[in-house]
Amino acid sequence: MTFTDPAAPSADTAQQELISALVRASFATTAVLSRVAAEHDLSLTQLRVLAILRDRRVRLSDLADYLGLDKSTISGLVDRAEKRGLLQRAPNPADGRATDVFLTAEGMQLADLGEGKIARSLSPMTGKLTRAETIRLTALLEHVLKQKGP
Amino acid sequence: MTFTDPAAPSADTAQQELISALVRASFATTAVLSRVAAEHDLSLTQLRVLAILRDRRVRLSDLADYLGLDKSTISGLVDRAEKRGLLQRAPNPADGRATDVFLTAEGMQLADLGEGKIARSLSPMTGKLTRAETIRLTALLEHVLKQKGP
DNA sequence: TATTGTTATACTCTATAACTATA
DNA sequence: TATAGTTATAGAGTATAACAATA
Repeated sequence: MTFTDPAAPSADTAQQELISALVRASFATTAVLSRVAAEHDLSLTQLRVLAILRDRRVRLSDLADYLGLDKSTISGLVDRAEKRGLLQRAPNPADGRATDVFLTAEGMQLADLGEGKIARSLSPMTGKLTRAETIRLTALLEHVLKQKGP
Repeated sequence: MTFTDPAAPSADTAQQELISALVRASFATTAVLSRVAAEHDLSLTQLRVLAILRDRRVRLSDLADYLGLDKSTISGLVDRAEKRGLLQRAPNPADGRATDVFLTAEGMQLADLGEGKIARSLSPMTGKLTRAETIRLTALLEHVLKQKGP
């Protein structure tokens, strides 16, 4: 026989409150990222492209997978970034159908700059936590992000 | 005299890891929300409008403030949602310059439906936590979201 | 046949600038 | 003067469909 504490929120309520907080935190974070991007005349998507290419050379189809966007969208996205000198296309040496993309020196520099700006812009949010809380929140978020097993 | 444990990550590293997790969690959450929205032929922004108007009647300028968008953007957004029958405009009774917006019955129904779908769609992420972890993560996110004092 | 990428098309989202009406 | 909203304009982001080249 189990007894329920009437003052304790039900599992459903706790779940709802987590979802509410998660969604609001996502919008707040996205707003900061968008602002940083806009300061460099980038869209949020372009900023994500820079972040992805910062330590990878990938095919356009990989970029589409990472971003969850259609390949035709990627074509335009890469066109504009290439025209701006942030990245370059090159044929994939192993697959004649594929095209690789990678950052130029200018794109790399902008990606580095952006990383620092993002950290500073988010610090009003993340900097309020103690060191222990920071570590605990990170672990919980990583847990939430973990993919379901096979 | 203080001694630093060389195995412990520096404060900066802990901060960086939190920021990384927060950004990834935001993208993951946004992707889920966008997918739910798309299932109902809504953009993420339109979904947010429904969520905002679910328990409020507001002026267009309020909507612009909530979403952080220009008033001209709101005009178009509201136009399309109104044409679709999800919300209505009405003159603000107290201010002759202002226009209020509020959900129609159909818009309210869609907002209700969406809330349930969002909860179910996010549950693969949020449902992995124990009850105690759920409560702890919620509290930490709320702390991060708290506005700076005056 | 399937995959990779491009192009044409169409719509939404977004901001800037110029405007009207009201406060 | 300042605020609220609309409209015109322009550009980015996005998907669908049709296509060519390669696997």
